[in-house]
Amino acid sequence: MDTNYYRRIDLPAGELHVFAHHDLYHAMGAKVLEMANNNLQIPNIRYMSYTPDAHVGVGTCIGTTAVWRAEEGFVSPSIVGSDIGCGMRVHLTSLQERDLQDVKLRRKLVKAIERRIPVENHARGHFSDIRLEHVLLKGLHGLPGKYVPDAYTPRKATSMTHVESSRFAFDEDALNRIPEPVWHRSHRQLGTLGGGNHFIEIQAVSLNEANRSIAERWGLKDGQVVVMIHSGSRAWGGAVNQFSGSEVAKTMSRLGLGTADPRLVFAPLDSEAGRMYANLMYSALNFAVVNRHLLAYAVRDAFRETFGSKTELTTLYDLMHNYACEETHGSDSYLVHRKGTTRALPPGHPGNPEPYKETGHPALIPGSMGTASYLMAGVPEGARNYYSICHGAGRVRSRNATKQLVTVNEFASSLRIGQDDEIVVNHRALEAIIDESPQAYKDVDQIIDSVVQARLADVVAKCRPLAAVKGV
DNA sequence: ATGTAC
Repeated sequence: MDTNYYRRIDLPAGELHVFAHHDLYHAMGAKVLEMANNNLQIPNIRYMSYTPDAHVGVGTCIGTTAVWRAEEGFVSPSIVGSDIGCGMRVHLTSLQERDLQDVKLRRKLVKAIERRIPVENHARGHFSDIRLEHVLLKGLHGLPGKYVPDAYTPRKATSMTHVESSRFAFDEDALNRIPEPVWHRSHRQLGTLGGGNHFIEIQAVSLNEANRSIAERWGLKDGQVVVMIHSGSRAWGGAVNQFSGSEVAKTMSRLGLGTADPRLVFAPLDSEAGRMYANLMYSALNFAVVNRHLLAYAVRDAFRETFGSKTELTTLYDLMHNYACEETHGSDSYLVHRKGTTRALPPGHPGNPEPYKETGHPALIPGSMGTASYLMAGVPEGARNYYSICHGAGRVRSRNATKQLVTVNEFASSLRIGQDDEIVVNHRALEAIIDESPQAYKDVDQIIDSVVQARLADVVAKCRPLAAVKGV
């Protein structure tokens, strides 16, 4: 183990494991360690770590892996956060980078996507044929067949099998806790992108020679065009966080539990509030998976309009980075919280879904706007961190600080606006999304290097952006 | 992140 890329910190409340290059660790700041110390005050916690993209969040840092033994587990809405089930989805196309060489064609494609996917604030979808209750209860299996194009061969339907879980099961009585207005709003939000760091990108693949055999098994080729989607559970996850958070807080005061941070709420998994949260959280995971699926369905339609009706987008994988789930590690069952961290199982691990048993499943890691994203594969040594790796570049300055620092011209030049290889963006006025400029984030290449050097995962492919669709 | 909310 290279001590330049890993260190164990002995905090007053317990041990913190940090997987980051020396320089990235020193850039994290005192607040990040203070938050770890608060998290470590939650009873029975067995393990806590940061990935190199760790930065301050509400109650818990983005970049946290926090683990309990299942039978003595505590579950925390504050660790999972309000964008429950937020994550990534990647689709493969049969197009090559040269097919999108013409900037006018990239603009046409972005416009076609924009016509199908609402991106503005208070955006509304229009899926009157989808029942929200079915989506929440059954995930992808709750969608009408027309939205699952390969559904007539269920066992081979890649949109079902190439996901972390196409359906999270839970006690449906918990759904009664969410008020009617949220149901109404959430139904209308299905198939909308959301704001902030959420995006749809068209990217070109560069393979890592050392892992060419894995890439080929995944169906990846050099220069191939892929679609990457980053979105979550929209208002539904926020409502789940809010309603169960207040129930969990009541349980805490009844049990006399607390840490130095009152915003950090948690309850025994085996308590009424803990179970209610877990159930509702699973409904939000179902919502998030379906939302990304519907976004991909709309992008597929946009590709068909632009490149012909036979164009197909096959699912590479769909994987979240904000959730808590029971997992088996060794012979024991653990409750693993991942807040801004990505699971990356190694080749041969039994937890891999069937299509990826031998290679390990793809771990999908987004970069910031204008920079590359990565497709990673887990390695056996990742077991020491419960197979958690980073979730992206990680913010380095606040949205407000970014608006102060970065000019529209600087942002435009980082997107090469006006050049032949311009990254085409749906927004004509870049001011609206300037807080998403690359200067707001750490250097994703350094983050990935840290993850590789710490032996948590390997790079299978790097994906360079050709076009991006962002919300506000 | 969020049909933000002091």
